[in-house]
Amino acid sequence: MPAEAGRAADCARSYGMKLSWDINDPQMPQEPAHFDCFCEWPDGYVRFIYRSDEKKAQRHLSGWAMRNTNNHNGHILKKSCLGVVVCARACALPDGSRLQLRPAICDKARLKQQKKACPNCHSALELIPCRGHSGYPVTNFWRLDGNAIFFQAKGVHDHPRPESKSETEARRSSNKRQMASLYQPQKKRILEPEAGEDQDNSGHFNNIPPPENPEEWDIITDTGFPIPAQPCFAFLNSDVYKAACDLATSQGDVMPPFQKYPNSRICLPRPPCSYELAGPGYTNLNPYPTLYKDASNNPNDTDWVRLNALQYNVNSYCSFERSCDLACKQHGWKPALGKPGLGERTDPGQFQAAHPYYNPELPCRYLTTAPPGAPALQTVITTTTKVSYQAYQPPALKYCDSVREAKNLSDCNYTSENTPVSVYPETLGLPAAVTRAASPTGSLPLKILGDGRPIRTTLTFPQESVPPRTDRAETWDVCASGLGSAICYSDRVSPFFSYDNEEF
DNA sequence: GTATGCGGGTGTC
DNA sequence: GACACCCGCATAC
Repeated sequence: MPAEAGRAADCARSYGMKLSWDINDPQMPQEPAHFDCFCEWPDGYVRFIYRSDEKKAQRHLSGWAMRNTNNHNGHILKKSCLGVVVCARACALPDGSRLQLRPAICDKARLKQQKKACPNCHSALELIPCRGHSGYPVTNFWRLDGNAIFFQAKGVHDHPRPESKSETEARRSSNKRQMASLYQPQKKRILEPEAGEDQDNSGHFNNIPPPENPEEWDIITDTGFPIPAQPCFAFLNSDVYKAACDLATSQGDVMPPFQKYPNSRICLPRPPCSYELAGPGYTNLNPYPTLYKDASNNPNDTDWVRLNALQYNVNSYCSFERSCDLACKQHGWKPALGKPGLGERTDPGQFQAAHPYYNPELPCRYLTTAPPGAPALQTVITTTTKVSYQAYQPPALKYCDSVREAKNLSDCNYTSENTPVSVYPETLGLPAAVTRAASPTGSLPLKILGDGRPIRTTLTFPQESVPPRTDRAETWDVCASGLGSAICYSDRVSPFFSYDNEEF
């Protein structure tokens, strides 16, 4: 097994997971001997124990857009995931990536955000709600107890990652610094198009009709977007690029076309669902090449990743590994994959966290049209200030329509000949995987949860079929999706410059 | 202006 | 009662 995959697997076994506790326990583990390193992108039913002096834990930070949720418990802070904001038309950016915005946490700001148009195609923005926890948003719980901060996540994010908070803050910070220096010159250039500059240089607004209202130019320039006179190559330097993005995205709600990942690599267990076809830039049958950062093109940038098109299919599969890979590699978690120790809790998500692609809803969420058992609810951006939940109606062009057209869903093969991984099913409230296993042929339009609530279900994968087990203490041996073939997508940066003509 | 945390309140199961 | 969710308020940046 490659070292990267090994680290990724290790990350799935946090110290917190080795102990038996629940965030609601009256008594938490006292004076833990070890602590987990902070995980910015927790995904799955995971638990961590952080040091009480861990700053990020103190701030209850998360890469996911988590909002506070009142659980009427002053000792336990509960947060629920807001999902991700994308273009309703799923337009492809020139580099093949897709828009993935971080939903504003503040309700007012989020409503304002949703009223904005896609900076690339001017269509509406769509908030993809998180329904990774039995149809409800993934929830995170924080609890300070003694010298430890206990963290527990419930649910597996069923949507792409939004831009992380740190990225947003970084851009905002940079934005302030750069705005003054670039604002005036760019505005002047725009107001003087006769200067002979090719306004198509950006290559990023081919889908955008010329502003009908001259004021739109002011909007563009007011955000400092360097459309004209900014050759694509001007951003080969990451600093310059970031500065430009900062300006373009102003309040930080717009992601660069090639999302900057918090970590410098992406561990992809296996090319899932033909993501290479997800965008115009991924037509190569080679599943990997476009995902590798071309170091020669961007020697200074270590963490800008060209992946958005990929992320729709990959994100949830290995986000946990990604997020913890670097941070936890020094942690020395036990590599054991066997049965849990006596008394240890066994959350279904423990597996999902380690191998989130096992979640039946993840791989093809954006590959399919609404099945008969389509999600009952969908967050709809309305013209009012309300975000309503209505019957799920996929956009005319979903994220992977092209994939669906080109590839049979049977190609969504997530199993492999690779490393068997142990799974710890939970006797009570069997995970979706179990339910799905009852329909190994992939036709399970409606998933019935333990509480009887039907929730959205997408196509399933025969390869994922796992014999339902009732013995909680036993493990499941299933084929992880190629841990042995895990690939770390070292950053690749597109030479294209980004978009953005509006503040989001 | 926005993020964050707190807490009252309501509706559903 | 548990849970999700709405809302307002206060505070910090």
